Amino acid sequence: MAQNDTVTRILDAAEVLFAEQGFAETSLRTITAKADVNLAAVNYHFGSKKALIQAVFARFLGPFYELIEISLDAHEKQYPDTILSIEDILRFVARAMANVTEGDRGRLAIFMRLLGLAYNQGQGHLRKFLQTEYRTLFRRVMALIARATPELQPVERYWRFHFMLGAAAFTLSSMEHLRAIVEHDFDTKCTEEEVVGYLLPFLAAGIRAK
Amino acid sequence: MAQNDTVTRILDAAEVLFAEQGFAETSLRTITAKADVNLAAVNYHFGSKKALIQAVFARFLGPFYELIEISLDAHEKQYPDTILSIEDILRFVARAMANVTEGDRGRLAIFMRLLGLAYNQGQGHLRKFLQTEYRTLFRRVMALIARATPELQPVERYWRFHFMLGAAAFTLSSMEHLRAIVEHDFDTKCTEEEVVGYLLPFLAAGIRAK
DNA sequence: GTATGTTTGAAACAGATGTTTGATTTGCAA
DNA sequence: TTGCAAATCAAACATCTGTTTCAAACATAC
Repeated sequence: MAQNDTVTRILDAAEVLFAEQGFAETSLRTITAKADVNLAAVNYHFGSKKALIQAVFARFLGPFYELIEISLDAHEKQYPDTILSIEDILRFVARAMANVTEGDRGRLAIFMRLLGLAYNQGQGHLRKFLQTEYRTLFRRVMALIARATPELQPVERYWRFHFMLGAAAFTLSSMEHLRAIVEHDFDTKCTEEEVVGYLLPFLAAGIRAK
Repeated sequence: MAQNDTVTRILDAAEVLFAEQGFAETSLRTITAKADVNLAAVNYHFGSKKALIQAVFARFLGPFYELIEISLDAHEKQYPDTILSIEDILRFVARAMANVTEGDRGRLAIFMRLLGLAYNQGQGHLRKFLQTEYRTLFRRVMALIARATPELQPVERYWRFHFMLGAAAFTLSSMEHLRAIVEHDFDTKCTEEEVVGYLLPFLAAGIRAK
């Protein structure tokens, strides 16, 4: 399992470095040095840097995708025809994310930071990769939100969905930094769970404003 | 005024390209080509690429800073001891931004995208630049928000403030792209003003959730 | 143990990057 | 017009980038 070990070590190093510095700012030499692996290994195992970036995402999103699909399926089977509230939906998403990043505290921040980068970085080849790869999940969540907010016009609901996404991606991706400020300014520590606990009511109230 | 023209053309080209592609992804050669200016001009007029990035920000934030300070001063002088609501505060900020970016539609998106990049990019040398340079404005706005939300604990208010910032920065910076999707999926066009009109109630409801 | 295919390794590749140089042109004051 | 500083230009600089190469080391099946 030598090659598997090499692949894993590259992905581990890359995911941390990408989140810390961005994609363009992180060189393959930095990654391979941190992974203690030969430079050529990236191109041998992944083919290119671009493919490595997508592999980093796939390792995150694959399990997340499966987990949330499974839990939604289970819930719909157990309670058919129930309409989930916004809070319920958000809790499903949050729990799936927590499960995917469990063990490694701080990995949630990496996840969200990568997501934010993917949305904002470059010509959006990553955004397209994500949107085509996870279109069905996206549609499913959107449909749930639509049933939870029947009073909203579709366009406004669409925008409010992205307001939620933005609030989550932006803050959770800068979590370490923001938490450090909280600790300095308010002399209080915040756990990841507490921050998410602050976040969900904000999002829920926002999406059904007015 | 030859050098002034060169400086302006570089800043114009850089602000667009940075917003489109990010900082690291945009080379000085691309910038100077778009600006129709010699490559060496950047280092001659600004000293370095890093300094150019900060200059791009300064050209945005300087006028914004002055404008919002002036309008807040004027309001406090005319209506002393009145407590601004969240909606009022947000409207002040939004109006200052609209004025700063007026004329160039789409410049609001560039502004927000640069802001988001600055928050997420690299080791955060830009974030530090912003925070030290505009600390007083930040504190003033935070104090206004505190008076508008006396029921909130300081820590939760701090987080909710950044939730708002994230929702705004994330969505407004991807506005072109998101608007294109809206046009395709819902067969409706959204103006910048409409998006901001959707955003502010969302933020206001979020910050005083529960 | 030999042969076969896979994985690593050091080195080199071609190209792009930010920056510097030194000659040349420009704009303006004396 | 002359003189001089400021601004422009083409070229070169050193360094870093992703990628490729090919020999060596490795594992595995016969």
